[in-house]
Amino acid sequence: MERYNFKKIENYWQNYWDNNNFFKTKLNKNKKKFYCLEMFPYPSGKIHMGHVRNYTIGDVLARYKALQGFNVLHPMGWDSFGMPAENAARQNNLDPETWTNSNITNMKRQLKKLGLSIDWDREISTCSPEYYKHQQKLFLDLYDKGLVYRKEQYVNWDPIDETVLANEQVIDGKGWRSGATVERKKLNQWFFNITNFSQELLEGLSGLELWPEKVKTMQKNWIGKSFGCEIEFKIESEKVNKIKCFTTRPDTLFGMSFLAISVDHPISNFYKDDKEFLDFKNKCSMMGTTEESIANAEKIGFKTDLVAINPLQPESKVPVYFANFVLMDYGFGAVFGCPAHDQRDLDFARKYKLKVTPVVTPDIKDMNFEIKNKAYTGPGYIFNSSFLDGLKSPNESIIKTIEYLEKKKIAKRKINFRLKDWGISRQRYWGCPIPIVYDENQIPHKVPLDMLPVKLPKIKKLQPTGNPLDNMKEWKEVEIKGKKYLRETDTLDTFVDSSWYFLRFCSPESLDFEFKKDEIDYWMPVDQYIGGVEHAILHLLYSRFFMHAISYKRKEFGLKEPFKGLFTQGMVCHETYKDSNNNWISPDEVITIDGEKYLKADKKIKISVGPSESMSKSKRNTIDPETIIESFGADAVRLFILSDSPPEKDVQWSDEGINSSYKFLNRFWDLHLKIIAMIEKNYDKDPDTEFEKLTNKFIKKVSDNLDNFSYNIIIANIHEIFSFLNKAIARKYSKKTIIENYKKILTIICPIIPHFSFECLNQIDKNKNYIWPSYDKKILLEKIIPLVVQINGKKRLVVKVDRDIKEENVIDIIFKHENIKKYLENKEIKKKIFVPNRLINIII
RNA sequence: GGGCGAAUGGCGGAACUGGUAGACGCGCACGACUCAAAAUCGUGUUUCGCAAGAAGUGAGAGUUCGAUUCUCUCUUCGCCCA
Repeated sequence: MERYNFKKIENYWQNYWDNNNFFKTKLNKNKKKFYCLEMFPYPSGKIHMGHVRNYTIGDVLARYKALQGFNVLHPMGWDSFGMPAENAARQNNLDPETWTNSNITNMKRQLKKLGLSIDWDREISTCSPEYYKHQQKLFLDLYDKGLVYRKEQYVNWDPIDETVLANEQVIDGKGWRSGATVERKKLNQWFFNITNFSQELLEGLSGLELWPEKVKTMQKNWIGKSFGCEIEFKIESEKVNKIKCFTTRPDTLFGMSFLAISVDHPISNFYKDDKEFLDFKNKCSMMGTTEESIANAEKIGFKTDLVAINPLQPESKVPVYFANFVLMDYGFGAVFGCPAHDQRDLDFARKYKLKVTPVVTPDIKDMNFEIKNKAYTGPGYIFNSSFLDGLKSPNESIIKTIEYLEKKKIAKRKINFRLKDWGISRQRYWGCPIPIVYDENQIPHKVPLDMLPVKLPKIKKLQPTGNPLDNMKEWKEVEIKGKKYLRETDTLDTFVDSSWYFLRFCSPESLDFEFKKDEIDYWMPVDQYIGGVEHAILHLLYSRFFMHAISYKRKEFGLKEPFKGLFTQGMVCHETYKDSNNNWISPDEVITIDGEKYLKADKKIKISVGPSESMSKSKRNTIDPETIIESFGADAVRLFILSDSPPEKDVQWSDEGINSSYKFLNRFWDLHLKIIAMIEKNYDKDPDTEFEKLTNKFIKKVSDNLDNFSYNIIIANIHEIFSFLNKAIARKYSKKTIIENYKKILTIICPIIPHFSFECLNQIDKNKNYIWPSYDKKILLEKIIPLVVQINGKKRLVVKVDRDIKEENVIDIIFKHENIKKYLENKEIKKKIFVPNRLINIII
């Protein structure tokens, strides 16, 4: 018998699909479309198992929809701008473009080996001028609409490398490469006005029915809408006479014992010559800029000579502090402190020995409620608060207090969002140039459309320090209509590149996507978007923002939500290995002997096995997909990556698992050969309906599971039908029965293991126009069904009965059974519960 | 600290709107083939018990004729946010 030769078969079909443009897609208004998109990869050099899982899941869906008759758009591209290219270029003395493009070539070759049904004619790469030209146009379009602006913002500054660092490049307050202490530096930077759409972006979430609730909740929290009011506090000082605060808890005003402002608050200008204050501010800047680091840091303050007056209690005067936990870009950079009901405020108050007055009591009878070391943030009743006493907190008390304050003209109700504007400037070389120039007065001007794209200049060698574009005089200086300008030398955040690429896939060949409106109208929105949950907030929110921004003030582009369906897949994990010196050991250096792990190179060295964690280079627990494809074939890899866990959960990569998938394909191949032989023999036995019935069940199960992303269960379904087929070959079915049913089964496994299925199908039907089989509901209805007999809720018997049998007939049957008789002897039947076609429960 | 989610054999995991818990796979055990091993094939595999039977889905309660599924409390773990 011929052995299953996956190399030959996979190679043959990949070439066949390629040479026949099998997956090329065109707009066809007579056909229903399906846009299936997986998050495009960063071309880091090689594909990893995460890619394999992501693209296999997407490919299964794309192939399924295509078999169902949809016009499927399934494209692939490269998120090819970004820092790794710059880092690699510095290390290897290459230019980032060469490095990136050779990575793309290699990864494309690797992806093709997986047998993905991708229309490669639509391939795009964000670092190519053909792509970023349109991005620059979009930038200018948003600029015209007033959605782009410039302001000063702090960045992490590495004084040795003279460069700006991303948050993840700052490790323990030091630059990751230079080791220099990172400073906070203010730079003029570009922003997208995403907060203009805070409300719409929040509301839009409710329409996204095919998104995971989890992701929607995360976005909702990120946007962070809160209702409260702004209060102006009178200040006793010569410097200022008022400070504005935002608060969601005005009802706790009687518990106020201090007022805290950000070190970046305009008031700080009065202290700019105060050495103590500058030391304090410096201390604050060492703690990092993320909200989390601020929250975890010790709450510290710098007491000013200002005194704030409580608007509800003019006789109560409280100190004003600069505090490290108040951020300038939330609210007004100022909060009033009510230690009894906010943990941060309480920590602060204890440290500086400030008064702690509780104003919310959990129990209306407890008027002596006291705060120890935990702030009380739960519901209750207002007390210690004069005319507010007795109000139910928080709902009633907040509203009533705001109404009161508004009447007194002390406060204004206000809705506040946590969402901040999107800073898009990056002081980097390898990104999309910002199409702006400055005149001699530093006034920004748009680069005229006919001068787009503003191309990145070629670079021979990246300087170790500074912003590369800023150092390129000949590029920076530009003449437009006879006037001299200096170019903007920052480039765009790479999140901009990925915020609209799904539009570009609709008409990648067009010079300007706006002119291909019919393509976008037809293909958009993306019906199913698939990727990692790590992009739940930023990438997906930015993409949604882009659709809002493009359609803003433009009638003909009505699309607001880019992704109709979203699926977030889990990670690929692997056991971690360490030697006795605590060094991470890669799985391919490990050998298993009698259930124990040893070092392959020296079998005397025992390896300790750690927990399974998501594959990462630092823990050296990665498995190279290409090596696995070489030894087991793409179909085996696809089969295994889908089989062990539901796609939304993490999956454990294991040698046993991939091996088992590989062996299964071999067994299936042997079975296939037997079936072919059987067809040729042409038995003329009467058609047996069992085969048909099982095939119909199989179609139904797999179709349902495909629709629910229960891909792991499909693999179980395939094992079941395989097991039946294996037994059936002894049964001598008619030629017709075998061909009809076997063809359906092979078509159904096509999305999962396409090379294998195409090869087998092609041997019995050369037309290659396979369509998804439908199932016959009538055949699925069994005439004889098992019915469970319970006594007092305990299963005692399962009887086979006719479908739709009546209760009294069931009673007749089961009362004759010894098993049941013995339980019922001398017992009075109190109750009978009969669930048709399911069970009967007898209560005695 | 808050929000969301999860917990089922030795392991990964099934179980439709409350109705036969443990599908399917891995591993393991035994058997066949083999001089032997690998591969392959067959049988078995929740626990206790010789058996009849009993217990059993993180723990405890509740609703119900009946709960892995619904409600409450708790424990542990994961993710996100602070």
